[in-house]
Amino acid sequence: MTDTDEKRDLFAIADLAKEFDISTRAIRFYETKGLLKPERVGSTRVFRRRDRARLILILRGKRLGFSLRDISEYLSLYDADSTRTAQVRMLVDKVDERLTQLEAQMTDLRTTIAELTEIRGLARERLSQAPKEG
Amino acid sequence: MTDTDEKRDLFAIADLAKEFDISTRAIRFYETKGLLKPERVGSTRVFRRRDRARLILILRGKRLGFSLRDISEYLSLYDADSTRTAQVRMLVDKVDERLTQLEAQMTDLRTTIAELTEIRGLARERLSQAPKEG
DNA sequence: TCACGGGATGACGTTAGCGTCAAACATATG
DNA sequence: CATATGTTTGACGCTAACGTCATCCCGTGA
Repeated sequence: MTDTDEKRDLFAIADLAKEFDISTRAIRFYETKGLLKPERVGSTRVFRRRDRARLILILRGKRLGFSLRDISEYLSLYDADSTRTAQVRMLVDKVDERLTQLEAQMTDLRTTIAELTEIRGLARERLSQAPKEG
Repeated sequence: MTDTDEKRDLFAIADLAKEFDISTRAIRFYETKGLLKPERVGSTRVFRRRDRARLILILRGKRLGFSLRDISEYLSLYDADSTRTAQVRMLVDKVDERLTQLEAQMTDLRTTIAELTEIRGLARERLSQAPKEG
């Protein structure tokens, strides 16, 4: 219950790497791409909760199938002053586009699953007739 | 209505490329990866309807987010004799896995869309207060 | 003091899936 | 015949997103 454990504000690169199960290399890479801008103490990176929050957004973006470049634009929306309508529009469009893609994928997947199921059925039939298998 | 147009059995590489809006390079690439095995007349590739059908499966596999390697395994299921249960199992598992991924993505997307919608709202508010823009 | 655990650069390597020439041959056509 | 069009096989190029060294620096505890 000490706030040093759950509410702390400073993280080392390895802390975040471990927490989100990614490599420190990946984190440094995101920084070179401008997605993260941790402070430094000497040369050592020091991450704040804000940086951690951004990392979470990055990882979600990746799960969603967006490129780091896209994610970068998305993150810029959180940087208050750059909230230009054109930017917002672009991003919303990309999300819509991706959503359309995913819907198409779901449809395709259903078809594929149906086919696989049938093939599986045929395979079983065949096996029950020719019991010997490698 | 002549059967030369809709029911023909022979295609040049460019025919298929145009029909599916991909490059001839891509088609040759799929061949080097063993996904297609067109016949040859001299050195020129000649595709039959069967090859065309395989190409359709390849493209669907790609839309589904599978690698060419995965698609290759999938296609092998259609080559009758190699219908080993282990193979079928692997493929079905991969499909299930992908389906799970897609479901997670859909959930994430909904969250993201909600956030974007909110950001868009904030942006509009701000714009209506400070009318001057770029 | 010295080894040890982290952290920080580079910088080159890697995989996937083609793109992009280059060079050469075949065929059809004016 | 000259040109245009389509095909072939290399072979190198390219992007994304890191992985994998190699090298170096820094603070700490036995």
